[in-house]
Amino acid sequence: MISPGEVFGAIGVGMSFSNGEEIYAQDEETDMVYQVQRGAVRASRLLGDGRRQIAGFYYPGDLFGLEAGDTHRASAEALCDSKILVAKRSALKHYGEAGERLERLIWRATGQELGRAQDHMMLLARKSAYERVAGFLSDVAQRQGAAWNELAMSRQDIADHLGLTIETVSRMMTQLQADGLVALESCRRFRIAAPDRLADLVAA
Amino acid sequence: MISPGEVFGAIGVGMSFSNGEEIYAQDEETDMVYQVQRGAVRASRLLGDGRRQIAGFYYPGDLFGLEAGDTHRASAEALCDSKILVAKRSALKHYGEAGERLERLIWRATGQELGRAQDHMMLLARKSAYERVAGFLSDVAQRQGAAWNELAMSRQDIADHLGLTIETVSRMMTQLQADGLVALESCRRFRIAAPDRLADLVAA
DNA sequence: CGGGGAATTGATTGAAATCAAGATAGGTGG
DNA sequence: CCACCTATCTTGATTTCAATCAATTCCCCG
Repeated sequence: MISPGEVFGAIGVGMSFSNGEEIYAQDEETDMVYQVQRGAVRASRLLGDGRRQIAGFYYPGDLFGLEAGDTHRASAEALCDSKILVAKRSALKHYGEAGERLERLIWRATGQELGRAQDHMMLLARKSAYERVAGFLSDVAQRQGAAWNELAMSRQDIADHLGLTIETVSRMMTQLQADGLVALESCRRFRIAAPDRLADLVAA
Repeated sequence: MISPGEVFGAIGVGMSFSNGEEIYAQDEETDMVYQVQRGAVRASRLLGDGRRQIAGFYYPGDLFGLEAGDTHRASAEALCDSKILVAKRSALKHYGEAGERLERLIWRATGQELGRAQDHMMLLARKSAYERVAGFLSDVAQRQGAAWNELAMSRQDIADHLGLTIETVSRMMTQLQADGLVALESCRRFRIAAPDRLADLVAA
């Protein structure tokens, strides 16, 4: 199988975004798909009165910008200096087999994104602050698959993703560390200290 | 354009389910898509300890069962006596043009479902109990498009959809009525009394 | 070394959960 | 047809978890 990276690379145009820069805006008309090549991205939604929700975070290899009918339902911003591949969906049919392959990858990613959205709804609707933060750290660790993990996003981003406040996120981090489930080296770097117990808590 | 009903009807097999009956189970392997023909359906997810989340409700014309990789991430149950059309996704390619058309409808519905999931995440993460119930009633009214609307689901189903308890749902209903935003004829039948003010509240 | 944004910690408040009765209504049998 | 029974829903009292308000503390960068 050809990796998403290769297929996308053959069609997409590379763009660079610096820390905090907007990749696309909420309610912007769109016909684009994006892939993170290097860096990290957050998808945010804003309510009229300023309340914010982070719909998801994206890392190298991930497709994003899929939540679109005719307009993006979220905006996307780079969490650090990032390289992004961009392709026009309506143009894929002109790229022959590579275009078709990318189209299939987009649909598969959309299905996966829907599954992840449903997991996240369960987390938001029915889990405690402690479980939410545990689940989040567990997700990050799983994606990075390394012993020590970096958090590309701020406490505010995490809070807005989990439906909490920064203070509560901070307290739960402290608690998870005190309970020996995770070890924090700095506020942006952690390690899972008790994978089994953490997994139990997350599955719950 | 041919309606989803017609395309699905040409390929899908009709099945009947009575009130409360399970259509498919969580974590069941699957290759099926479903469409409500008559009645109403809820998609639920269960956590190990019994906590429940209702991912969505489906009405005549709606496709459901899309949240699947290889297995359903939710179960589906009939909310009342219902007729459901069922089709095997892997078999669509044998149905020629009708199959292709249905395949496109499935992908479009998956995209819409993802959009709805993101709206719902915002509701769960950042809205008050009052706003959640207002938003829910507004959605139901919009779908039914009639003056008086029926609630096919119990208070418990609504609570599990909105991440609240039945008591809170009940209190917010009472409050919405007291504030003159909706009128309840019985606990399963209501009318939007102040569409503008309700819309403001929902948009926030 | 010193300034400033980000994160943590502490004290208090508040919104929704929980616990606990009642009220309503839908269905059944006398 | 009515009375009862049981589910479901509503209402009330109290508790709890997370939000808010308010200082520090920690780093990162000049």
